[in-house]
Amino acid sequence: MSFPLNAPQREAVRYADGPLLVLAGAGSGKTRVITAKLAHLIERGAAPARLAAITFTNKAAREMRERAARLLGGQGKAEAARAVHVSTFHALGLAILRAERKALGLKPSFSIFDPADLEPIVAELVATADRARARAALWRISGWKNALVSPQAALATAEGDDALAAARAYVRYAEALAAYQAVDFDDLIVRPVELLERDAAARERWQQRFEHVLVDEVQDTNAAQYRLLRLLAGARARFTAVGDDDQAIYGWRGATLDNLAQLARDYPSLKVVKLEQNYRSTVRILRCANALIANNPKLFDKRLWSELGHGDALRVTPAADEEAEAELVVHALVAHRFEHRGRFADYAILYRGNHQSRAFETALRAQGIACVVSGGQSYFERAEIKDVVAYLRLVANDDDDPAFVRAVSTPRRGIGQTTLAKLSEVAARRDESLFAAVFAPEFRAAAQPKAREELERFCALVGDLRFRAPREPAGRLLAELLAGIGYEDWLLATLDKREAQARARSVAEFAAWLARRGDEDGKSLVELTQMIALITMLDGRDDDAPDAVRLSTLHAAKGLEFPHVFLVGLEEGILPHREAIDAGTVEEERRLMYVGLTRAQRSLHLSYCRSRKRAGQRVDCVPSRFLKELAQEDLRYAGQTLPPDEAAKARAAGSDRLRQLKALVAKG
DNA sequence: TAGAGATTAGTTTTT
DNA sequence: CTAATCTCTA
Repeated sequence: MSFPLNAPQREAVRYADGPLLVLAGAGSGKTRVITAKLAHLIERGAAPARLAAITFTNKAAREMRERAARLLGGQGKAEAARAVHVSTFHALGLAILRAERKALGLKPSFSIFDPADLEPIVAELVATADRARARAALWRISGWKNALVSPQAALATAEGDDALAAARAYVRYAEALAAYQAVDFDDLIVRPVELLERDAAARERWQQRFEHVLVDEVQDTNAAQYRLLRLLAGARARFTAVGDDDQAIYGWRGATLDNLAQLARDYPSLKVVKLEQNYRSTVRILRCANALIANNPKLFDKRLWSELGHGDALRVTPAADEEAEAELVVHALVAHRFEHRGRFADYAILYRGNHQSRAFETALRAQGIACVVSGGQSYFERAEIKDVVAYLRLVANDDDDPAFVRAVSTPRRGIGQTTLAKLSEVAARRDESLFAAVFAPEFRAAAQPKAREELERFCALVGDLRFRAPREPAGRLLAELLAGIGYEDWLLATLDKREAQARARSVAEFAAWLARRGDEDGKSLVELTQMIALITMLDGRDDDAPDAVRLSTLHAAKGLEFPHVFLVGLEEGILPHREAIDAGTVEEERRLMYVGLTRAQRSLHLSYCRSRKRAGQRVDCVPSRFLKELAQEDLRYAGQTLPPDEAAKARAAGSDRLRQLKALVAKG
């Protein structure tokens, strides 16, 4: 880490008085530039607390925090490192929202709804019982919000029944959320943007708050995030935007490369620095990556180069099906590790979709090899955690009806559909929360005495915790809550022992985490509860990870690097994904493949299946078009001499015959 | 009302 | 072929 910065890196670090765009190729040391720049700005006299480094994911924020701590800590400025505002866009939005909540009509303890909470609300707004329909409408609404399209504008431009229904729902959406004193993920960006645009004083305050803003992965910002950046930068426009147009992989979430082009138009004095020296990969890996991405139209011309030597050829391996592929990869991995005397943690298996992890998990487990799966179901999405968090949310905010419903029915306490239906009817008529409706005279009259008693006991428990929340440590309150509701007993009673113990353990882990964060950072239960909605992974989880192979989606792997990478499932329909082919967004898939290739430092294995099970049926697969776009002289095809398309043709004939035979056998 | 079995959908990426 | 939803019974 004590290498000197190269010339463009140095330039990027020192240019601090105006708008700067750093086009940082994969592995060109962009995190290093950002942390070095933080140090440089502090050196020049900037107050650390007035520097903001904004990332896209929690993982990136954590990494940035650690790197800054290491760099500044080494200069005896550990305090400064802690003072710098390093967070995701969403966490920054939350901070603004909390500070400005009065102007936005939110109580201090507003809730943050995740898509699961929003789905039933939107279902009601579009008057459907179909979950898929509700989700589609929610998706549309989110798209409009991220593109800063108002409900009225959406209504005016919506075409087609579904879009129109979604637009009508959008018109009433904000009002619905306000009733719950809740915001959604998009609001964390959009509401601050709206506020800063209409309120000059607030805008001035926040522009003063941050003297210099550094943004990582700008190519992944959507319209709302870009606007927030501009509002924070203000007229002084002291910001450093770092990104790589070749790694833009969040178009499906509203990110748009237009922002990168817009930057130059919005800031005529924009300085552009390119980082093209790659410090990560071998020449052959880079040559393939360059060859692949050359098939995309270029926004900025950029060519990565490396001084790390030629390295091994990239291996391309076909497999019979996903199980064979998993076995093959695991065997190759074990052999490779043995030969190089490496660690399992040096290896990553990367794939397009989460469901692809399964075959590899089983194959690794069969060999007794540990693995860490990232990008899968996040910690806070696990049922037991959501159960507990529902209580916390309800303690924080009694208008939070989704949390009420979940908490009141886990563990089961004799309150079922009938009672809840009655309660929500009363709540709707009185225009108040479910929590409040428990005490409404008409509900008390209508409800069964037993259910009523249980409900009141439940509300008393929640009320007691709420009363004590501001004064007492979060950890103790949670421990008491868990004991009070008999959560562990309930788990043991409803699940088999193994599962129950696993869940109890993860709840205990969560409780410990909450207690720690509460004590160390002095965060209240309410603050912690709001933060939880934004966190996808437990901090410091990797530290206690044993020597384990990393399994990850390509999206979740961005920003990471591994000595040895297996890129699997390289088939038409998988990568590029079928939906992307149909939607005509293959370029983004190509960038995804590019991200995958450039994660590798020294060796890269590519594999694909000749057939795959889809909904129980065996389906033939065609090797990904991207394989043909690589630098063929750097590839070595295993198990065949034919190039992939020829081989596929040859196999198709063979596998047809095989299938016919199998069908005959099945018939007897 | 709650839990166990039957049925029936569905397959991208995430703050 | 799963995994989640739905229906039915105790």
